[in-house]
Amino acid sequence: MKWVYIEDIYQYAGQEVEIRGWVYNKRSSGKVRFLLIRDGTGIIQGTIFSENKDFPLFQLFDGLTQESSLIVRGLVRTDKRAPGGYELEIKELEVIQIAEDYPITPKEHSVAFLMEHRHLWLRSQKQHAVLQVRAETVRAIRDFFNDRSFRLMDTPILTPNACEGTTTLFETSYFDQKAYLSQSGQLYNEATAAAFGKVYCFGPTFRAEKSKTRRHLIEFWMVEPEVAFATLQDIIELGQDLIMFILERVLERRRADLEILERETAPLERISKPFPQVTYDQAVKLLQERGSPLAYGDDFGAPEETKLSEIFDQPVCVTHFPAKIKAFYMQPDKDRPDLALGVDFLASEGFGEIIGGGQRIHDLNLLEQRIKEFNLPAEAFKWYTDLRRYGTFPHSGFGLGLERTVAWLCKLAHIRETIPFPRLLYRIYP
RNA sequence: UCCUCGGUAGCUCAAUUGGCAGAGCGGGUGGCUGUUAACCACUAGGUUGCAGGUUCGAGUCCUGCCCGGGGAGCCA
Repeated sequence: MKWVYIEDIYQYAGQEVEIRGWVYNKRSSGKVRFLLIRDGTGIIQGTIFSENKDFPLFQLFDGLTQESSLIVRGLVRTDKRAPGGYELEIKELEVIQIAEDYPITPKEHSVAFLMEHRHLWLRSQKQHAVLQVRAETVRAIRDFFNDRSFRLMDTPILTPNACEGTTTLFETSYFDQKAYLSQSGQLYNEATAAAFGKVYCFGPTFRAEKSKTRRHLIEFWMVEPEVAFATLQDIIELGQDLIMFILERVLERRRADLEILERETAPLERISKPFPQVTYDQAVKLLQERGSPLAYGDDFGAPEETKLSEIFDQPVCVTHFPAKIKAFYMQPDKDRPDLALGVDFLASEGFGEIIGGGQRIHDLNLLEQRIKEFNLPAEAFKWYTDLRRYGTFPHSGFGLGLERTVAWLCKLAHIRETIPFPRLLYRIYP
């Protein structure tokens, strides 16, 4: 008999098939037994009927516990009463294992308990839906850049120096030297951009910040494109195209998952290019008009980001930040050297920053001066300044945080559910 | 790191002024001809986070510690 997956079950109505999976739930009523089976691709209701109380399949059914693993064979039928519209009339039931009492029940649990059982929590429908959206987002990102002839250039995770001196790094030993876990692939992207024109890297990054909020992970995934000869405005366009591409793809292919998450799609569907674009000055003015205590020169905190994204009904691009509050490599504005040619994309519905990027300094003298001003070790940045010695080129890029993007798409209260095994400030188990 | 809230049955929670530690879910047993987090009956299940203190008596009050939730700063 053919082994099939539940997501393909509609192709087999009227046929006998085999399904391999786990018990999701069960119900019984006299001469009928209902078995909800999940196989990783979906859930289907299996039915067993008999007039005979001692029917052998009933005895097997009665011994099943939640998450017991099994193989069932039976007839696929359409039935309006079945969740999903299809059900399996079970003819054979082969138990692989009767599971021990499963800790996660169909009722409520606390966050702490669920995080402690993350390895099992992944099996629940909502977690399944979130991670399906994540997988689709990753696929969309790769398709977007590959279709536009960006070259994937994997950057190292073990690095000898800080990309941005301000952030805390995870230190590890590298034989008789020290090494740090990468917090961004950007500096290396600038080197590969000079070799390949337009590049991107996509991988995990690590920040040893003691952040304990709904939008921070210690280990998170970031996609970072870098384009030789691109200006700030060029990569703002690129960022908008990327976000539109991801949005359309997820709305097209993962609508069922968004429904499981009870995520309203209308606010996502009305997003269109071009996104509103404001300078830092304009943003501060907008915030102050609405009663924010923000002073000029302050960086936006979470409340400001939330407020800004609520003012517009769209993702917002904020540009031209005071250079003081931004990274050392940011290109200053021609007319206002105190402003950096950087951009932050704030997602709609109060989700805050999902993209940060900008134009990089390409002038050797200016870059060396900045490295000094930021008290960075010049020697460690020798290779980086070399890029300005041998055919320097204006260039721009950005980083998009995968988990924040998925949290926004799914409208989740906390980023921890957007990655299978989140690394958080006080949690590295499981 | 700081602010704030919490820790009671496997899970989610309740316990009035300091006065017999309880319910729902889950488990077990039985019942029910189509269930949708099914339902009904019965049943087992406790070092009240840890250590001290006050008191005739502490889940409840006090001190210290441990663990966790929410938030801030920083950032994607």
